[in-house]
Amino acid sequence: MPQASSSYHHGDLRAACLRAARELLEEDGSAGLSLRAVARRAGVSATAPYRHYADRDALVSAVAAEGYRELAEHLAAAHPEPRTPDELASVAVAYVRFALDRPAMFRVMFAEPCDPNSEERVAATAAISEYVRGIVHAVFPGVDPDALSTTVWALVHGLAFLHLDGKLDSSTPEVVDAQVRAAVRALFSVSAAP
Amino acid sequence: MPQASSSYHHGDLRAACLRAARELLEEDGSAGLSLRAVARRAGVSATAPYRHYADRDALVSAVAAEGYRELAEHLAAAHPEPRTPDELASVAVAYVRFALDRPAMFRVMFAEPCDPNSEERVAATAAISEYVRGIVHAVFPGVDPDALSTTVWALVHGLAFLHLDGKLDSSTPEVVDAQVRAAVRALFSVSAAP
DNA sequence: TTACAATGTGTACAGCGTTCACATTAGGTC
DNA sequence: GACCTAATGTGAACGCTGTACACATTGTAA
Repeated sequence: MPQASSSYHHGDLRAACLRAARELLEEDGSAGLSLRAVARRAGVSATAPYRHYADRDALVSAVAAEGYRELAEHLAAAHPEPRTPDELASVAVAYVRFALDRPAMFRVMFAEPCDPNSEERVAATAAISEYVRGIVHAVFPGVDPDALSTTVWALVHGLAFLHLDGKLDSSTPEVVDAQVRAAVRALFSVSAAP
Repeated sequence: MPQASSSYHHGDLRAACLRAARELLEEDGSAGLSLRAVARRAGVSATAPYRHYADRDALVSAVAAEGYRELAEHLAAAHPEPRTPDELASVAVAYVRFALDRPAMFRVMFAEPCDPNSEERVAATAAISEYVRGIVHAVFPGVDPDALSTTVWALVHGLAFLHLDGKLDSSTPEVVDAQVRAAVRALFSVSAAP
């Protein structure tokens, strides 16, 4: 584990860039996430990051990939193994809460055109998609998990975005939670009783 | 109605900028939408647009506002006065189709942080929100239109975004249509039978 | 006609992404 | 330990961007 003792070589610039990028994202939103600002914060010349990221998009994709992993953790923390519609609704609430708590990160993850180049990013989104599918399958063993998981994901994702864009009442977390729960419950009561 | 006869004053630079901005958006995506490129296309100096738009965001907001109006027209064209869940589903299909047909425009409308400054933009989103509410109320006179319209809008909006991000199967329009219809039908069959 | 307000021009500055030649250093080989 | 090579960081440079400012031009109303 090299340190920043020798002032020339940084030691772990790749990780330092990622950390700086995330800090800038939280502080100034995605507009403040510039390669040069990242380099400045890492205490390194403007072009040094190019040794570790092909271009700005590559860095952003790496940030997004981290975001996907953290979203997955956040959902798992809401309920490790949901088995009832209510437990699943808790996961949905966590999804929307994640979006509202870290809007810039959520936008980086979903609002930009997803470049099919970044394998890291594609793998991360595939993982989360699979995760949702698994939950739905566990809660409703009988139904086709593909169709239902798509529907519930879309519903929750849409709620997240509309809240993010200020198109819904997001005044208090309680209001948001209740709304998400109600929407998910409505969707599930039909699927569970065919 | 002044013309571009006198080479100094453009005549209607405001509209020309809007048109140029929309063309650039379709050609190069939102990355190509720069104020300077707009000015070049309008055949005018780089700073001339500032007489009509305070900054780049103001121009983008104006483009988004046009997008909202066109989306409303597009939905109305799908079915002028939906009265059944199936007719409403047709409107939902039109919504997703709009997003897939004009991804750059859709992203400008929804994927960027909505600045509460632009009255034009706020009014346009309020109008479309009200429009959805009206439809839901017409199709389901009995239920609370606020809650249900929020849910259906979120569902359709989420479907649009997931398709846009390549997270769902968008291989053919038919596949997309069927999926949207199925999702909306599932949501409505419960709300219609309390 | 004349003054004023509206509109377009040109210059300038700082910041950005990115390329390229060069400097420095870490780690394996003799 | 000395040496070579690949990895990593530097600096200058280019063209692009948004935007501010002083100035030029023109439509319009008095």
